[in-house]
Amino acid sequence: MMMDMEVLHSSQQDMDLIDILWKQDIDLGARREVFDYNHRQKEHELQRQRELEEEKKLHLLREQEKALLAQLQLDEETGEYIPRPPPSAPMQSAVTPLEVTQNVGFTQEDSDAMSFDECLQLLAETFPVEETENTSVCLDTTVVSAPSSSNIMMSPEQPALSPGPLLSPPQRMSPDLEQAWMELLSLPELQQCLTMQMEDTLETTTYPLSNSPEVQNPNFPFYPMTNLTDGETNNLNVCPAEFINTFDGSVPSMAPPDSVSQMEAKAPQLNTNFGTESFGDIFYPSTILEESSSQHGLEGNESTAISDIPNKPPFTPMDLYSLSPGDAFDRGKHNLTADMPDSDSGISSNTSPNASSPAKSAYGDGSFGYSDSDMEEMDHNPGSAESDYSEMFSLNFQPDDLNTAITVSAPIGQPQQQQEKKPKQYKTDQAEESGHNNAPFTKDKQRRRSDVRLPRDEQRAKALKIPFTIDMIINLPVDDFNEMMSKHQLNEAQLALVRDIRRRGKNKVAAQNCRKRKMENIVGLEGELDSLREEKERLLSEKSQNITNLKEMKQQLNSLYLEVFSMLRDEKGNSYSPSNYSLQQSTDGSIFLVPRIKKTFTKSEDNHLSPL
DNA sequence: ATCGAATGTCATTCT
DNA sequence: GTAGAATGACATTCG
Repeated sequence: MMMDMEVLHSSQQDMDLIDILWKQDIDLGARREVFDYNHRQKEHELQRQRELEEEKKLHLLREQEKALLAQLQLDEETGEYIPRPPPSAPMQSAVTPLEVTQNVGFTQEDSDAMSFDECLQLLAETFPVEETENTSVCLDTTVVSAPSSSNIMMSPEQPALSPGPLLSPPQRMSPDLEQAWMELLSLPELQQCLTMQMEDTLETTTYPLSNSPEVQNPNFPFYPMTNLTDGETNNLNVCPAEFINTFDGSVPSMAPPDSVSQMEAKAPQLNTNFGTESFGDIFYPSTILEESSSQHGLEGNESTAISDIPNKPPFTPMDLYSLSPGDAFDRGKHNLTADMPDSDSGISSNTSPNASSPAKSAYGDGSFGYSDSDMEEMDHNPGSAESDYSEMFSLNFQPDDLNTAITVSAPIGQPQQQQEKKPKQYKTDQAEESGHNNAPFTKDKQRRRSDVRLPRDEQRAKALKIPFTIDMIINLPVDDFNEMMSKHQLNEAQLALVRDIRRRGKNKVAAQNCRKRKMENIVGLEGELDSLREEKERLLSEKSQNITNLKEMKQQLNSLYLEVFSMLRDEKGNSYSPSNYSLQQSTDGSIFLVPRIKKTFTKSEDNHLSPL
């Protein structure tokens, strides 16, 4: 992808992106100069020249690859091409060991007559429109598709494949280009976009059939890696080839080291698949495809699926099996787990017990072995490219589509877009589930957010074939619940899920009640507050009224006092001065005229009358 | 794009 | 000790 974007984009942004990738030690499969050079070329619009060169080189490539193929044979065990006496195998061409998977640029010396620049040029020429589109964060499927078609996995040989009748230019992409695309695809953002697109495709159930760019788009992300799963992955056939492909593509970048070796070994074969639907048919001779398919069910399926899925999906025994309602779902998971890079590098499905047995090995009583949380984990496999797709499946298909023949296994995965720390909420689930799942899973918040799963627990219960209704699980009294549980033999995962459902259901109701209660408390407190405020107002007004009354009474008393005082006369008929005398009443009711001077003395005696 | 309400879930404590 | 209730805290969704 990087390559394409760079090539396609003449803007400085692209170069910046390249620089960033470079700094991040991301191998684009070509030297840094290549991009610049290509960029310049494009800017100068030397298309004609390029075309001519391309044709020549394509011819050369074809010839060279043919010769190589005739001479070389892929050793699956070592993953290396070894010279073989009979030139029977059309596939082997690359002299280079499949180091490709390691993101190291292809050593195209022999096979690639075309330089990376040339490839870029071709790409640019062929996808002029797409170039503009690439600029957007979420690449259009169309844009991505082109690169995807040419996967890293492609061996040098592939370019040699009949370019003449090329329906789509992407075929010509060199391994480097493909690798670059892989790199780009591995970017979280791009992957997200891809995932979204994939989901859309799934929902519509319209599989890319035609060669039209649009149709092809969905496929682009797919890489031949799907083959890795081998026979087990056959189930994948049910799934649109796109998914499988996408998974493959992502894997290379994300796959753990150990897986790389396997990937490498199979890479050559995978190449056949990597071509998207249209590409596969066009580029790879039927013979080649057949070979690959025969050897690797996935490959064969992919190739066929790409072109034929819509009309006649290649159903393998596995597929049929998957068709069964419950099983399909489980199987999907199995496949997913099996494919998980962690489990077995995602290539050799046999290594992982669950994965290896497409049948319901883990299944046992019909449950997969993972609880509700497991399901989620599936979605969030950290470090596994599959995570996204698995999520897609779980989301789109698990709940409602259990009955559908969709085998989830197919979405082997893209590199996980972003490993996000799991929400703490899932601790318990994870712990429970960890025992069940082979591969470690991490849950990612985004996944959950994006999920619009309505009754999640219901879906989970469905997935694990729990024979109880959610309502029963949650609302039955303990005794009845235990009785019900005892009547059915549930595996560990189912029990865990039932417990979780009951716990969550109870807690949900409790939370609702709690909130209701809280609201009621709030309302009650608010009412109480209002009444208290009213009381306060009333008391305040009463207080003010009392103060007013008191003031009035004091005034009246003062007036009365002065009146009485003014009526007093001494022996000579003179009035007493209020400043010198005061009227005081004794305990027995008698009134005394007390001189102010004696005030100190009389104080203790009576307070009834005091001079103003 | 942001915000807040509603809701679900988890962890913890209480019963 | 277990199950459930209660509740705070956080996450997610939706308008």
